[in-house]
Amino acid sequence: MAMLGSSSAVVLELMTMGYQSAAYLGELLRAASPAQAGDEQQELAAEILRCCDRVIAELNRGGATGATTGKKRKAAESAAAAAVTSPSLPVTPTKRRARGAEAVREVRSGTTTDGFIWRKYGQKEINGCKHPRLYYRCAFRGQGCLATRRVQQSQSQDDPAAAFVIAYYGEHTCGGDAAAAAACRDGELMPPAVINSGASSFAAAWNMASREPASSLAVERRSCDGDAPSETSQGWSPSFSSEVELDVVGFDLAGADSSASPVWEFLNGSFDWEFVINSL
DNA sequence: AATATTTGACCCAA
DNA sequence: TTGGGTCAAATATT
Repeated sequence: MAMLGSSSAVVLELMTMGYQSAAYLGELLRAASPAQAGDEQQELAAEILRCCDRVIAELNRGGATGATTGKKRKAAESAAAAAVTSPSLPVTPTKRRARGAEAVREVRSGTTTDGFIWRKYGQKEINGCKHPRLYYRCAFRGQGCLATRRVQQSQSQDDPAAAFVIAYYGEHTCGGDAAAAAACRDGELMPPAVINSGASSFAAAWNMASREPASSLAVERRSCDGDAPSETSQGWSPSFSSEVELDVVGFDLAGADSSASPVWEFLNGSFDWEFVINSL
């Protein structure tokens, strides 16, 4: 893997540029209309960010079709191997990320918001950096999402579009798919399609800044994780606070045939990437 | 009350 | 040993 054709490398680069542009746009909107009024616009910007993010993530993994998800989970693999070879030993399941490797992607952005819900778990002063380095993990870690990011505020504050250097680790097993996955497993909840929540497609996956749950639906999940290895690291309770309960959402594909739309496939993770890449 | 953040301690690879 | 990533108790926020 990691063999990207030159054309897909171009796509990746363009997509990354699009991502940064969208981030900058979001920053401009935020500056232009502070607080309340800009919510809808900022949601839109965040949606763009999310779309770019998914594309970039997909390209980075080599354009695999949505079928296979089982990849090299280095930590998980080693942990499993260790467990098999020496089941009796109190092998610390290595929740710690491997040291040097697996830096997935890095983005310079003017914002810290990227559409995902992160929870800060650490902060560190770095050798020659003026600002500390911030560590976040996905708020849905309790559901098995191991995505992580590291935010560094750049020293040169001249360029507002690159105020932060954000490095991402791991892939979101929640993220764009969170709503669909949750809804699919939750028999009681309505199917994911067409939960139209108004003008913008996403019903705001965050409300860090805007604390109005509004009228969006609250996706409440019960422990739908059959796997869920003893994640005893911390009290990541499977129940959500009012803060996080409206994760995702509804794609505004109000049409009846929306399930056949390539856009839906894309958002759903079942999009045929090989086709796209080969047709370049 | 529960849950999120802060912050020094702890741990591990270089 | 040191740098830096993570843990977890204390604290803040709701």
